[in-house]
Amino acid sequence: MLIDNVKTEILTTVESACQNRFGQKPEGLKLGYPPQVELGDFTIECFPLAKQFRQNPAQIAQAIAAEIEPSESIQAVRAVGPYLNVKVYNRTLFGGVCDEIVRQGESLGRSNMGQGQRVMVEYLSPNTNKPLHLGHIRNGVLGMGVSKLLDATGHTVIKANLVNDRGVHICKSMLAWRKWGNRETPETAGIKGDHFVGEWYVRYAQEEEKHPDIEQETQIMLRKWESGDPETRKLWEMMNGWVYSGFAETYQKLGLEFDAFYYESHTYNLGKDLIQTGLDKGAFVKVADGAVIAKLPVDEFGTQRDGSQKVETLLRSDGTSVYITQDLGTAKMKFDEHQLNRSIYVVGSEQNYHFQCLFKLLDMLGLEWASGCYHLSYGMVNLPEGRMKSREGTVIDADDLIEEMIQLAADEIRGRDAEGRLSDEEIQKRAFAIGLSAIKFYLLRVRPELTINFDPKESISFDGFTGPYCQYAYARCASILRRAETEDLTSVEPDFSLLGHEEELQLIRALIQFPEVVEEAARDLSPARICNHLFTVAQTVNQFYHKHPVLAAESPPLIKARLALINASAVVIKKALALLGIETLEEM
RNA sequence: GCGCCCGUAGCUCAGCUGGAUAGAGCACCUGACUUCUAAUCAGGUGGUCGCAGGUUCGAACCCUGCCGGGCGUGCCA
Repeated sequence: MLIDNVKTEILTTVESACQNRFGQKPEGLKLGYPPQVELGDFTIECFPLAKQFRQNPAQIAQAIAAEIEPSESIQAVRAVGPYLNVKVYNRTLFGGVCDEIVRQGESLGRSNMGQGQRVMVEYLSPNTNKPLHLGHIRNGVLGMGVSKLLDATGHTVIKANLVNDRGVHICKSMLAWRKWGNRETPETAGIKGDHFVGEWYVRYAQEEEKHPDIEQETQIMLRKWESGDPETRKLWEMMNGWVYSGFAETYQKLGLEFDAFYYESHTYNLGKDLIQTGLDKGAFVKVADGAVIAKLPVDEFGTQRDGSQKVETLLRSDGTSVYITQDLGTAKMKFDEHQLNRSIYVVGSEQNYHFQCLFKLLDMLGLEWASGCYHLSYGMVNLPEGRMKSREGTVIDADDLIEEMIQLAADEIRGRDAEGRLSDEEIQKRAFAIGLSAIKFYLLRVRPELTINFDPKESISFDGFTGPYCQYAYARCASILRRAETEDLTSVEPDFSLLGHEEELQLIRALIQFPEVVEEAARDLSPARICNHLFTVAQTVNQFYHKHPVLAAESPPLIKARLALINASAVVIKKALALLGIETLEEM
């Protein structure tokens, strides 16, 4: 029997009991879970009924419980204080849930919550003048995680990367390379393309300290770029190409995928028509010096220091665009091109104000889709020494960190493979999966808005609330299932009524809750919810593992039942890890 | 000044959107490998949920005011 059907049966049973006892249907019934498994499998609070039936909740619970007879699936309904605790027969509970989960497999947790909803998730959005750092990794795994959650819940997701490929900062690395690069390339230098370009950006900064006048050359180059000077464009394309191939490598390692790339070199002129529309409508105003501004409502934006209303510039006095101009245009383009219902921007919290303005401006323009825009803001990633600062060289490079984590994982694997049975490839494969799991889980396990203090020492720990811990729980399940295949149990039928120990009940409960957790996580755009629940499942699996033998259980029907429970647990863990972008390993 | 975010055990965080005795991990003690992988498990120590009011049958959760920290705050991105 499907667990959803059991839940429905419980609700309808309680409803008809209310009908019999109080002569009316109850309103606002919610099915929940008791705090301890000994109390039952499901619970219904009677608080909301108190008003309706004009009695205290405990009496109502008593009355309803007395009205209910056991059924084929419902074993007992007991009133405990204001709660109605429901015990479902173990054969129904375990049998139904395990069958269902194993049958669903990969598609477990899929729902139609977002049916017909088209959502764009823009994330990562790097500059092409230097390599990615730890902050980008948080952005990337969050963007990817959210995309997977939306996809799993039936949304049509378009993952977009808005590349900042133009501007002074890009010209700086171009200029430095042209002056001192001696036609070197990433290939001849043996350096990954994005790092190579990043070195020239650093070189520029060094030279600028000695010769501040090169700033003027940068400005000249920027103007040449804007006027489409073929030589400058060629250099720009070549160097950006190096960066892209470098980025692609890092994306691949992190499992980041994109359906659409937007380049600011294409979008930076967008938005001017919207500014004109705003002027025509009277939403924006042109001030004396020629700049176009918007006045921001005081109730949402507060005031300036001097108490006057806040103002945002939309066009400079010389008529050129500012950043928010193109963002307005790009926002519209996204909706036009993809018929979006929602547009999510995964961008750090330092840009909260920017997005608050952007969305308000879209609203002031009267664009009805403005309310579909959402800034998924995430906190900074700090180091134990404080904030990452490029000028102080404290930025943690993404590729370096990944490499370091893989190495640490490899050391650990070698350490536990004393006899040296594992091939180098196998060690490498496992180290990669484990190292990345450690990084991703560490960055996803807390709510996005929280600042993370990235302690390298702590992040490499595989104890406790970590990705590797969850992977290990899976590997243990896989190991049992592998061994089970070598035993002849095909003719044995599982007897789920033999299950019911505390650990088994806790485990099945965690498995039952998984689809609900996926929906909540998608609703809240919070992969951290998946991390928390996944850890609960992994922890419960480990507790069960220690206390109750599977293959050495008392009888073959019990063995089969426990195998089914382990199998279902493995499916849930694998799916949860997949939603976080983490690989599972059959052996660790 | 103003806006947004954060404040729960020594540290890092959960807390199902207002319900049963506030939970995990780390750290620190004490135990468990001839038994499906000890990257594990069991037990112990540890709380004025920043403070003060308010709403409610019921508040860590909602409202108000403070305090502390972070990020921002019109022609940068």
